[in-house]
Amino acid sequence: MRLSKRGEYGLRAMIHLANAQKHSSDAMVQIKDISAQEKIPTKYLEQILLALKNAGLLNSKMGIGGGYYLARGSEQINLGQIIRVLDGPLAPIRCVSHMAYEPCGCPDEKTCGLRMVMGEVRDAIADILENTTLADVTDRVDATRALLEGD
Amino acid sequence: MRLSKRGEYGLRAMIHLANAQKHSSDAMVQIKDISAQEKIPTKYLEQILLALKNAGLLNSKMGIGGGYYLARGSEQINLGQIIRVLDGPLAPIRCVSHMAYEPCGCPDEKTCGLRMVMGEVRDAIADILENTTLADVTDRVDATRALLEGD
DNA sequence: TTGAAAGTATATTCAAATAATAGACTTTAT
DNA sequence: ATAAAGTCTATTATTTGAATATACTTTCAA
Repeated sequence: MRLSKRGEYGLRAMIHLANAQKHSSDAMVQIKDISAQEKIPTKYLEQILLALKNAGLLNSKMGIGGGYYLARGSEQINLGQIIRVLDGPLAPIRCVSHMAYEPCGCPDEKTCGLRMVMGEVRDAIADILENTTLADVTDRVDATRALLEGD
Repeated sequence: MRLSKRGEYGLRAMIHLANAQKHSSDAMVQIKDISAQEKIPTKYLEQILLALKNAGLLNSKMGIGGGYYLARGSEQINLGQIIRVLDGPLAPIRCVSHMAYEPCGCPDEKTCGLRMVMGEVRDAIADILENTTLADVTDRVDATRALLEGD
């Protein structure tokens, strides 16, 4: 049930960009900065950000002074979207996926016990990831920092 | 976020055995029967059942008339146990795993946004899988069959 | 107007995990 | 004694994940 490095890196980068959008006057951040601060291999991160851009979640500006920034407000991008772009379906098995359904081989899907349970798992995962936006994440981080008496 | 074939096959086999325990006078089933009915490569299934046996979830009897059967009542084996044996931790990332924690590289785990969300996901998955027993699954299947007017 | 700083786009490599197969061994009932 | 079952370990093949490499394009500013 695990999240790949690709997915993890992508989420970290997106959270990083959401944070820049929230706290810095300039929402634009360069790959090499994300790479350095989040400890992600630069070349690998390039691919990941490009995929997120092609999926419409990021915009970029080329050339000097360029960089990446969120294509929409951070409250309009949820974690499910990001993971789907980078890792594919949220569902543990395909026959239970809403976005990428495929039949498995079982004689009758309606009465397949495994499918019932995995359907529940899929819904639980999707419920969290689709209802958590980047803004939710940055807000929670800020709130936690404040609680822990940061300033 | 996916379940491996190994995990899927193992779950199907365990559900099959739970069903035998519930409905047949003899709870003992042979590998080749499970393999044939669940369409799982026989040799691969051997390894899987052996792992489940070594983990204490199955018992077996060698020789003529032998086979596999659940080591405990089907209401005492949950799906989380099975998946952990075959696929490892339920958690999407290690730093959020209860059974196999490992630090990730982030500067401060307490204020890591990704970790907060993935912790929620882990709990949601574990909550379902640890609280669903093989008996729950066979019962649900039987109930659904009955509803769909089978008899 | 040119060159350095950025992103874009593919291709390649390397390693690890998954999935499956093979073969020789052990136990047990008849 | 032998056939039917599980046991054990090794090997192979395939796929995926992760990372690197290389060449290209755009943009800005000196």
